[in-house]
Amino acid sequence: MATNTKERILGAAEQLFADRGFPVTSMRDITQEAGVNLAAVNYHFGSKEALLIAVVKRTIEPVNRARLDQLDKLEATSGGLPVPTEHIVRAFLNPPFKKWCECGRNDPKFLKFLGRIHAEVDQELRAKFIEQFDTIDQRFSAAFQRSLPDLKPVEVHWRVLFLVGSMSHTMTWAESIIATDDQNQRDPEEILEALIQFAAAGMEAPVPKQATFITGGVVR
Amino acid sequence: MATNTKERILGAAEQLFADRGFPVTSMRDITQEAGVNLAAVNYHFGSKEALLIAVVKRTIEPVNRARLDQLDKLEATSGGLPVPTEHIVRAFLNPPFKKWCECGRNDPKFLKFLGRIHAEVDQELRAKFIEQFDTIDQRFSAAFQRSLPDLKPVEVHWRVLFLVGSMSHTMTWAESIIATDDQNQRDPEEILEALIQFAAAGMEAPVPKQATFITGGVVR
DNA sequence: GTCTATATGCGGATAGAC
DNA sequence: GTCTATCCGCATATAGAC
Repeated sequence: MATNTKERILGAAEQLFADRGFPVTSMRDITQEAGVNLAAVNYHFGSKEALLIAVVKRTIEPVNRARLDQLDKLEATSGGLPVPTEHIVRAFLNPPFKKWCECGRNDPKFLKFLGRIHAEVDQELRAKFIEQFDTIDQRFSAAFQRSLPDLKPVEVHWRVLFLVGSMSHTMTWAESIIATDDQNQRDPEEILEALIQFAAAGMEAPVPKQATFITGGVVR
Repeated sequence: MATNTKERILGAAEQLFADRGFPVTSMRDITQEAGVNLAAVNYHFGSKEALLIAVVKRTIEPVNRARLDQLDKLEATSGGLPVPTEHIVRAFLNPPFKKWCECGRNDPKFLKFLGRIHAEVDQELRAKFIEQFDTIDQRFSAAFQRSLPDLKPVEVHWRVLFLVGSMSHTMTWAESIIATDDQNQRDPEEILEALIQFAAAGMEAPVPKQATFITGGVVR
């Protein structure tokens, strides 16, 4: 059954890539974990790298679609006014964590894989990853800019980078922390709420003095 | 000259590990970049992994020492009162970025390597990395706890995770962004200030409702 | 679509001359 | 301390039978 094989490979690859990283996960590891033949990966995907791209797309697309849906709704009901910053942050962070909450036991490495995508260092791979985020980046940056009119565009961009950093680091390590550290037990929902509080406050931080008064003039 | 060879290897390894990641950087890459013989790595360090540990220590130790120094001074001059949150954040973020500002052209990959350390996924390697942060973690968590007495310890720990995330992601990507994105030009100093503003506001965010009222009772 | 067998290359590590 | 030559294993990928 071809479809089944393909799915099994995608699932196993997601788990192992998340856990160990892309370069150190061999196709033998993947096919063994998936219970399929070694040659199946090249037959179905063409190469190891093409498999990675497929896994990334499968993982990211629904999440990013949900993000845009939520942002669409927020903007549709705001009556032309800027959407509150915290709501934008929530629309950005909810989708990945929601899936974590729901199918935690089903797909335990989903979140970690998502976090790993943001930290991938290989130049070529990274280029293929970030193009998946082009629309997200534009839409959310624009929304943040409207909700934070006192900030210059540059400032918004850097704060979005900080936000993504706190998110991806949390996605990468939250499960290990919960699994090993008894003192820091929290439900996924609580972690998400804590992260939203942190990130929203960060986005809404007072306008930095230096950036306002020293660098003046050119706005974009 | 042995010492020189050792230094050259450490420098080249730092650059390449930062740029491409540990697993995909071969010893041949390193020795070629350093202009030394292939066998020199094993002679001086014993193995590729031991070399990585050496690079990590060389990179992290001065940074963490500076962090503790700054925190010591803050606490010594606070007269027993809690140190303001923003000052603690500053003591944590200043040292790595300061080195970036100073020797930017000298050691252009220093910051990226530092960021990569926090994102490393391999279990064994990560264990060796985080033990370098034990003291830092304890001291800064305690300081934050004193400056934010309304937060439960769990909450402080998670917020520190968010803080580290925004920091490491910024360290990993700041240079690429500055190098490629004309619209988001900023001096290292400005980026540091922006990050401090963001992180301090996040740490000082209002106590989350759910964590306060739903999870009650046990504090550690 | 699935499998076995294999081509081909690169990886870390080391033996032993200098 | 430094270098050459080499061992040996594992990686991806594919050819070709079923």
